Amino acid sequence: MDLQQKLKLIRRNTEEILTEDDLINLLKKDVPIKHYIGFEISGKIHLGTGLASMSKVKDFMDAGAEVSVFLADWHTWINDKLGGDREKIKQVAVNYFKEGMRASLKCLGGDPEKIKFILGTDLYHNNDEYWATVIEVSKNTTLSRMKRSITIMGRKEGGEVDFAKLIYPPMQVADVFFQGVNLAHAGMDQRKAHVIARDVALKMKICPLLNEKGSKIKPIAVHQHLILGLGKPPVWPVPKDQLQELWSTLKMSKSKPDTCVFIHDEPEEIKRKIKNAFCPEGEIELNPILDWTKHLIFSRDYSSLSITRPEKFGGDVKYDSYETLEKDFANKKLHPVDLKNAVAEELIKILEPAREHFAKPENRKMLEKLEEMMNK
RNA sequence: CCGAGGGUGGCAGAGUGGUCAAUUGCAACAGACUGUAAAUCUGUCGGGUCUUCCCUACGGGGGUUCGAAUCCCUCUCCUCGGACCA
Repeated sequence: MDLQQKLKLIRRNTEEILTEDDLINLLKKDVPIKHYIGFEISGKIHLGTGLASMSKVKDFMDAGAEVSVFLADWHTWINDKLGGDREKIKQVAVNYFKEGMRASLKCLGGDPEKIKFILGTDLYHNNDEYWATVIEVSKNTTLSRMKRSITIMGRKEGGEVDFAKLIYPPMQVADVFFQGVNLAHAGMDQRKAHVIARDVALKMKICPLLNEKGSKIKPIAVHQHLILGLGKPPVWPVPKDQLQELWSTLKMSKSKPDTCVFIHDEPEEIKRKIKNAFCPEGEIELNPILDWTKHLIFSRDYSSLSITRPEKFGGDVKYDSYETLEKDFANKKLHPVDLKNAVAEELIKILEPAREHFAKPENRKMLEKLEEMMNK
């Protein structure tokens, strides 16, 4: 695969690359791309993680990168998820979550055996060097910047937090350096951590990131779009100048189970959720169904979407590109109901392998255990 | 450790001895209306054989009282000050 092909693969469906020049430089040299994406183990895996993030992971795999998924159990603990119980979190991480990620990759046509998982606990165990790196990152950053960075935990800037939460950002940055990651991948919500990583990169002494000549380099950061939740935004229409602060309420969130779809949801469940989704006719901005169509369905080569509808509404139609579909939707030639039906059917099809995976008794048990845990 | 203020239904937040199963807002659910959703309107929203009846419930336990979410004691947790800091 040549450079252009790799670049194209890495670039597609991303919102930003910091920086593209750095990426091209890396690709030009014959050094391996060490990729990493980290996840908190905070509950069931929804499509943002399972399909959106993992399809990007597959792109990296296809581009020949060394791909790794970091199971951030310590971060989960710090962020009070799953009851803040370390042992439980770890169990869910190495059981349910791992299986879920493998299942997700299967849905995308990737080889589940190729994902390398790293558990935070394992990485940090008896590891002075790691903690020294955390301190070094901290020494090169200010308190106010760490405070601002708590948004990477899905928390409001300026919100009340216990002190441990301020250790989360430098840990996340240290994760990058300590593992020698030269390409950090995440959703847009994680950019603050990655920007810190880039800002401190050239000052690091303990675990600096080095190029083949031994000079310090900044990790490349690839950020992707966060897919929207299915609910109605708290204010509609969303004022442009408030978009940034409202974003955390717009993105898909597993804490509102009816506004997201989980990778192992049953077909009926998927249909129900999508039927109830906010979807103003003709509106292409911040329309969750259109957003999903673009990022979950038309996110790969050769994707298409067939609409089945009665003659009186125009009869069946097949779209081969998102652009034409969006145009029809904007012109009200494609009705929300028809699009919803098609999207639901398509997602049901895409997620089939995940449902199968979790139909296996041992995997089902993991899921049930997690559900039980969350209900407490 | 000391002092102050608090812990009320999914959340927010009233209520300070009976008329409280507990005002109100949000969320949720159902219905009406639209070829979806939203908006709007209506209803439900602790449980029970759903009843002017019972049970469970206002952080836990105990007490005062004919009667307590409301008063007293105690425990516990949270928040905010302060003290300690060899």
